[in-house]
Amino acid sequence: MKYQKLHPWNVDYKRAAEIQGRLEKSIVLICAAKNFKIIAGADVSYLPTRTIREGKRSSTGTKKGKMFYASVMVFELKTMERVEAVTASGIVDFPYIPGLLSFRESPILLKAFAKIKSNPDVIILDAQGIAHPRGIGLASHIGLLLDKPTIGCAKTRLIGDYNEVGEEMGCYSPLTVQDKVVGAVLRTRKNVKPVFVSPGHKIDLKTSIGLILKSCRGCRLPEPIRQAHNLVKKTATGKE
DNA sequence: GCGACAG
DNA sequence: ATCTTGTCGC
Repeated sequence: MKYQKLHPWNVDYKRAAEIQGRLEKSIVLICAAKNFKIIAGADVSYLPTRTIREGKRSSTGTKKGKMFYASVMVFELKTMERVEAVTASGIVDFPYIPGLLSFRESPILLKAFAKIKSNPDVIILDAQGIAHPRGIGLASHIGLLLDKPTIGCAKTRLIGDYNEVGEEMGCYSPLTVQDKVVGAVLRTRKNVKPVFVSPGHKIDLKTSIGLILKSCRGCRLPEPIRQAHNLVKKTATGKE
């Protein structure tokens, strides 16, 4: 699928924050789509211990960084049957900075999304949506670039306050930032840590929660995320 | 200055 | 994210 190039990626962290501040104004939290049939999940992985150095004598100079891998998996929502799976790889040098994760992982994710043939109605990402210091986490950012509904489904908290969540599957409590609800802490399975769900783009929180619950198959994480993670990790470590 | 901090 | 052992619960 195709995506928009709204800004450059080779920027410093200060410029990255400025870009986020500008893009945040474009995020839509209204769910226009009525029927979600195709759902996709994506994830990124890499080997933290090895730094790659790739000499390019010609034009672009020397590239250094780590080899990153991304995968996108597409499912039919009704049956949760997988219809497509792709991977992509590339060198990444932007460091991990809380709040700037999208500048580290988005380029490789977009490379993977460019490969898929199907046209998902909604995309789940292992990250935050609007539950972010500048209101634009990785899921929101990707949603803008792909112009698709996206949901952030993170394993831990980045920002926001919340109360304890009921133990039963489906229980949740609102995640708030200065009295504003930016997401939900959702129990996707009994007796396991809840996940942090926040709408990314072109979707509302209620719909997001429903889709996350619907795509969970007895596991803590939704199936698209879980399987995308398994594949990308295998690819990164080169194991079977 | 101190603590917090998606992956 | 990744490095790690045993251990509790369904």
